[in-house]
Order: sequence, then structure tokens, then C-alpha cells
Amino acid sequence: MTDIKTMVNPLFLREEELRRGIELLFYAYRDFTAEPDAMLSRLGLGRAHHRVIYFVGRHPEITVTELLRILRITKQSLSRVLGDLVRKGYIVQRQGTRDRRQRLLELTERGRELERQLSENQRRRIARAYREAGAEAVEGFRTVLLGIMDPENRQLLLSAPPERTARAAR
Amino acid sequence: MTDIKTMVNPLFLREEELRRGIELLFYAYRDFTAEPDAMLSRLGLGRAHHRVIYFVGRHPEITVTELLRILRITKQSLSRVLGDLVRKGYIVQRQGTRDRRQRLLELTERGRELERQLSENQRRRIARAYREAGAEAVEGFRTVLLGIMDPENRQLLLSAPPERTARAAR
DNA sequence: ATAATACGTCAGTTATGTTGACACAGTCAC
DNA sequence: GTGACTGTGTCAACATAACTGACGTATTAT
Repeated sequence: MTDIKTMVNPLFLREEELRRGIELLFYAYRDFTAEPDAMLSRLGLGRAHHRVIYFVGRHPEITVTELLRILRITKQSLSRVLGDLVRKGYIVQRQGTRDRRQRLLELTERGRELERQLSENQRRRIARAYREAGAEAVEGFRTVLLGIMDPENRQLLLSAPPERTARAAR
Repeated sequence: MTDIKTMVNPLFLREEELRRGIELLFYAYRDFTAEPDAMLSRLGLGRAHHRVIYFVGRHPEITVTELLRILRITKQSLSRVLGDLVRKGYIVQRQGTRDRRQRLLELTERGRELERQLSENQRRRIARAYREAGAEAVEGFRTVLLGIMDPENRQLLLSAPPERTARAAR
């Protein structure tokens, strides 16, 4: 019988490697969201508001349905958060012209300013990480994260320019 | 005056690049947690339970304080979740020998089985992404995620073997 | 002996999500 | 044009996972 202690076990190494990946994602995400969360709570807002502000800023004229598809929450959940943001003057809605049932969402100047402040820390983090890691590592980072996503969502991020991305999801 | 339309703006490209990073993290995390969440809800558990099960499995004999430091939640929040898991027989606590105030946490056989099931999908995702991306990309992925984390948390993941990691955090 | 730590618990609150039901306006297919 | 479907909003009730603040007990450290 082989001595189990001295045996190199590729399955174990593989498992350890995958677990490190799981943890890395957890810790990075935890630290990535901590600062914006703290800023938001001072304004009486939460992470959910940040997500809406972010994606409306990213996809101007996005519709409610498109936003729901990105966030993967119910319209009732979105409604509360979106209502807060409209009431506080961060977002405006106007009727769609192509389809008048749609409400096209856009940041106000005030909304853009908040978005800038909230994402600044996150952009700084990523910028620092990219700079320290180098271009090749950045490419690997992107490739692996895309690989972790559901396959059907990948194209949207790869090809389409950001303003059209959400729309193309239909 | 320079024609703004034909000018290549490195600041804009940089911003676009960073935003892609932010989104990639959001989408990957969203898809990464979706399946375990669905499994958990069938058992009357939530993502918070998964995190506890995961880290207790990862760091056997972890103490409550150490777990709190990883999760970054209050002990009152942890208490409810941990209580559920103990009551349902997924986790056992015993008194520490070195310090009898401590409660050392460990998965039961049942807990290990649940952990395995929950993380299976996540490990498969990461394994697939790693395989498709290649070793170099994996290295880049890890480097960038470490760079995104708060600097003071990096060592813990780099050097220490997993069972000691949490303990060393003190 | 006193202070600090590890853990637990009670009570109340907030943020963010869920289901289900219903309404209305506008678009599409026939 | 009528009927079906779609986009949006809203009401109500509920679940989960976090929070703050206060207090208690056992144990360890100074």
C-alpha cells in the first residue's frame, strides 16, 4: 500500500486550488463593496441603490425591464429603490418614444455626481490592482471572470458597446 | 482647438476599462451565487448559512470571533444563522481547551455533505473557467483579485495554510 | 482584584428581497 | 378593430439578513 502522507494527490491540490478561488471572490467582493456601503448609509441609501445608480449611469435610457434583467430582482423590489432615487432627485424617468409604455431612466446631474463619488473608490481599487498586476494579469482576470458567468450572459459584455448592451439582452 | 471627436482620450479608455472590471465582478458574483442560493432556499436556509458552512468547513475548529472577522457581521447576526445550523445538525460547537471561553466550530458529517453539495456548483464553475482560460490567466485572476482586496487581508490568503489562516488574523 | 475578552441573548429596527393580485396604457397579431 | 400580450406601477403581506444597544456570565489576563 502506498503511504498516503507522501503521496501527491492531484485531486486534493485541485480542490484546494478551487477553494482558494471561491474565497478570493468572497474576500474581494466583501472589501470591494465595503466603502461605498458606508458612504451610502450616511445618505440613507443602501447597496441596492448603488446598483441601480451604477447601471442607469452605465446604460442611459435603460428601461425598467432591462434593468430588472441585469439586477435579477422583482419589479416590486426595484420599485421601492427606484422610487427613493427618483424622489431624492438622482434619477429621472421619461416616457419612451418608440414604445410609450416604457420609462427610460437617466441620472440627473446630481445622480451622476453621486455615482462618481460612489464608484470612485471601486475604480481606484481596480486601477491599483490592474496597475500592480500588469496587462497580462488583467487579461487573465477578465477571462476567468467571464468563464465564471453563465455562458449566455457573456456575449453582452464582450461585444456590444455599453449603451446598447442592456437593450440587446432582449 | 483640437477636434474632440477625433481625439483619442486615454482617460476615457481607462474609465471604460475600469467600469468593465466593476461589471465583470458584479455579473460573475451574481451568477456564482445563484445556484447555491436556490438549493439553500429549498432547505429553508439562505446565503448567510452557506457562508458559515463554507468557512467552518474551510477552517475546522474556528472560533466565533474568528468567523466574525471573516464575515464582517455582528455576533447577533451570526448567532441566528449559527443557531439554525447547530439546531439542524450541520455544525457542532465544543469548548476550547486552550481557552475555555471559546466555542470551536466544526461541521458534522451531515454538514460536510451539505457543504459539498452547495460548493459543487461553484467549484465546477471555477474549474471550467480555469480550464478554459489556462494557467497563466488563472494566475492573473488571482493576482488582480488579491489587489482588489484590502492590503491587510492579503497575507492571510497568500502564506498561511487554510486551517491556520483565520487564527493568524488576530 | 479588576479589567478585558469570548460568547450568548433579548428587544427593536432597517434594508432588501419575495409572492400574489390587480390595474392601466400601449403595442402587436389577426 | 378586437383580443392578447407587454411594460409599468401599486397594494399587501411576509421572510431574511443585517443593524444598534443593553446586559449577563464565564474565563483569562494584568
